[in-house]
Amino acid sequence: MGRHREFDVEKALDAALCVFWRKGYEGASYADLTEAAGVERPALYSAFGNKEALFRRALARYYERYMDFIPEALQLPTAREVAAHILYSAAALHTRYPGHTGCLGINGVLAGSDEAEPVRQALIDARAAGETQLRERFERAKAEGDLPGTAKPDALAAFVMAVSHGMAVQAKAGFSRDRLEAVAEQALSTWPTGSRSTFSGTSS
Amino acid sequence: MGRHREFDVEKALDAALCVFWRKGYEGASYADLTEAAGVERPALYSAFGNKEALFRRALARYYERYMDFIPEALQLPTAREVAAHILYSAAALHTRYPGHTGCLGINGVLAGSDEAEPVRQALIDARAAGETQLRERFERAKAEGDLPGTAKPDALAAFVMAVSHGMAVQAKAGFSRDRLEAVAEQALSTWPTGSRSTFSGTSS
DNA sequence: GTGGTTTAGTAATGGCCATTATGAAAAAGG
DNA sequence: CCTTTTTCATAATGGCCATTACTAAACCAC
Repeated sequence: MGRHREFDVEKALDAALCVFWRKGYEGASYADLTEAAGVERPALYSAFGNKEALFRRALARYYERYMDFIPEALQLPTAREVAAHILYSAAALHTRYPGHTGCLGINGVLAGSDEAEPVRQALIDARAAGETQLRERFERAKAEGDLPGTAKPDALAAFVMAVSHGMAVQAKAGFSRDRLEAVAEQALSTWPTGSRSTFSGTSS
Repeated sequence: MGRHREFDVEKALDAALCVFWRKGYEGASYADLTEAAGVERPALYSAFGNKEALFRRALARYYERYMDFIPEALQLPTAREVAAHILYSAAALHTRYPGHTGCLGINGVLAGSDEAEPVRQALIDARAAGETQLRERFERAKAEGDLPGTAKPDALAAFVMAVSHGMAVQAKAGFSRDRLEAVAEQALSTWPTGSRSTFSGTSS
């Protein structure tokens, strides 16, 4: 019973996601958000709660819809392919939409006022979760001989994440996809090779 | 003639620099700035103009006082030493002060409201200037045979900057200096070598 | 000492911010 | 049709923001 909602909540969330992606958490005002969503202020509040809750929903959606290349990458057969897939996918994503370049997980809040601290921490946690998955994947690769015994999975995971973050910063500064791919290529040229990996293909 | 200034302008600038380093341009309020500087609002305005001008002064001082390892690095004899000096110095700087980790040049404004656009662009320009110097240094290294003929100076410069930016993001997330140095070490592994460089030391 | 000039500190000013009260409109149940 | 419930839209609310009048104090020249 009662009146039906007249706007699409998913579409409003997508619109808010794009605004946050472009302006970050604190840089995005409700004026920006309501204009992008085509919805009045109280509608956003009733649908999502407050600004922080809206951002968290947008962040979750971002990981689902745009960072899906990470679970994809983790399933590739070699550690090098995992890293390559992540770096090239990041280069593509961070330059795909001219209106919101870079990465929401970094543009969101890097530094800000004390009020933004919980959101900043949420982004840190999200990135740390990805890095943990990557480290565990590299540990498995080491156990499988795909990475040499001297390889440090935690350093490799942090390195891949650092390059990805750096490319996100550069994308936000206007770097083209080609330039980011050159960075990715350079990053991968330093990749360690294990005894099995030089000619190894997708053998089980 | 007239009353003397009772506060040290340099010290006030240093205090503002630290606040901007920690909270970024938009996240820092005049309440924060005046408290840190120990100076009332109108004093900051009369000494520096408005907030944007104060930030630009702080940014200039940051490059002079904290990013001095870049001109240092450019004078080192080999491209690898240049890159290593930059990456290890960045790892140290970005974790040296627990109260303001990361890099002012990135924390300042990555994404923000439209009002912050001029400041954001100033940071982009500053980073681009550093990257240009680095590319030119690598071009020289290539001409000198220190880097192989297949090396791409622009890609190498962008890569070193990307790793540095990524470490800044990680530092702001709380990464230790050790972890950042592991990232730097990974970035430097298998640095491209030219015919002369394998055993070259600091020869003129 | 006095006049002119610059700084210091208090307290405003107008604007934008996130959030919400209020009441009209619309849908469903009886 | 009428009541109940939910959504919609306008417009308000209080707070913080950058910026600045304004007044008192300190200093220099004379």
